[in-house]
Amino acid sequence: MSLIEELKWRGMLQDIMPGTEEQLSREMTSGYIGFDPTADSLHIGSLVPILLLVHLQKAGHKPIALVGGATGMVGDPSGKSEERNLLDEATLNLNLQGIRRQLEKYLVFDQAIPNGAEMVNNFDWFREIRFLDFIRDVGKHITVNYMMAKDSVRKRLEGFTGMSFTEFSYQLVQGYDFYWLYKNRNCKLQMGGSDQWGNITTGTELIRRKAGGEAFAFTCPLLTRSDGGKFGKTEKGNIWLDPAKTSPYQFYQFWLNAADADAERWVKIFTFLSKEEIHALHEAHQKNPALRLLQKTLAREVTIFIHGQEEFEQARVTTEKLFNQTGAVENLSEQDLHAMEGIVKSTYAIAELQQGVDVVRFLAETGILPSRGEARKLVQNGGISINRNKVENIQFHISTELLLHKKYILVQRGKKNFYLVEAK
RNA sequence: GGGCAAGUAGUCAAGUGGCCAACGACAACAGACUGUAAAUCUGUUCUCUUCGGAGUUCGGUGGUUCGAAUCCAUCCUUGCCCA
Repeated sequence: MSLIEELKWRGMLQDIMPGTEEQLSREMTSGYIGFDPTADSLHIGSLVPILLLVHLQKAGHKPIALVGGATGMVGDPSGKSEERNLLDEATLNLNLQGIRRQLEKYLVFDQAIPNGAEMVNNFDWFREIRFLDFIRDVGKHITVNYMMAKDSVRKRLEGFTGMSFTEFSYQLVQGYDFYWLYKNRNCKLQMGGSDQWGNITTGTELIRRKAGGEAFAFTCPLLTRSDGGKFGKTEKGNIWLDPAKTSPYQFYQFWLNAADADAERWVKIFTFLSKEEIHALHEAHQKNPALRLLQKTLAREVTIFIHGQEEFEQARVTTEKLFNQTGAVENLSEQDLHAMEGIVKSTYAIAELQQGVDVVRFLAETGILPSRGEARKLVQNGGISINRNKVENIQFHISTELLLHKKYILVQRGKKNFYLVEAK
């Protein structure tokens, strides 16, 4: 199956430039995607671009990951209703390093193989370019009329917030990236989210007019959630790929919690399972949705891909222990509790427990909830369980008797958020 | 540079001198029901609280007033029109 056919059935293809498929079958092609250095770690929003590069490499082509040191300084207006905040150079550099380390885990960068992945930073070529040179050599080839016709620009011009020249120039800057890679790295393909289509076509246009060359592109649909929410956002914010920011357990939980309608689409996009395997999975899920095979498979595959087999096993074991309703808490061994990597842990002075402490104070002082007032409200609403027993009363006292193995207290906020408090 | 309009909690958006911590919608969190799903119903959502209250807010600053998100001045930001 060709790359394009593969991406098509996975639901990862939105727009494609004519001739792209022919180009890919003709020769080994270098293709690039840009990553935004807005943080020092990528989050699952970048997972799709990463996967596109991985698929590209698997199909025998050469992936180039571009980290946008320069474009990050400008800010892409696509999909943004407001002017972006600009990042300073030091922050950008930190972010670039973090992203670089992560990408190295998912792509084969071995330069000994012909299609080994490469990473570039567009600041390297933009640093030297002078403004006058840029507007003469690049700006000359693209009309303002052309630039204004782009969706990302038009929407902002129609809106109430306006748009600075900086943001308006963004598509030229990104377009020049493509041109530069075409010239210097023989890169003929750009991929990205469908919101990048406008920026991408500016690039191919520039290549056509300035270099007389032909370049290709395709985009992937933007991920949505069936309930209309933003993909990859939870109450805790972004789901990061960095285990220090989002523990593998939390990462695993995110996928496990996918709604049925989402899991069906996501399993195609985020796993490398074959068409047949996924088809079989769908059928099994239909027969017995309560088993949540789709979610479990999705969570397993993605967690292994991002964090590795071992971390996945840990996350799965922790999950089973916490959510297994048949076993009482007392059955959890000390090792079980201790090994629950990933659930939020905190400590509490054992001396306080010996005297006895009311729940509200306990919750606030362990940092499980930000204030006593909030702790009180949640307890009143029945949102707190201790050692799997719901706290029915605000007066509830916590003492050493509740300690599991004389050491731990398992606190639950809502149904899904667990906290392990260690008495010290 | 001139004219007009706007800036309110996470977002959208009411409020135009006291009844305003501020209607409503969305979003989020929690409860019930379930399958750690969806849909639905209920509660909460500026901060802290001994749940009685207390404190800090409506672009910034200063002023008028017993009292201001609301009136005045000025500055900042944004949009539209004119030059």
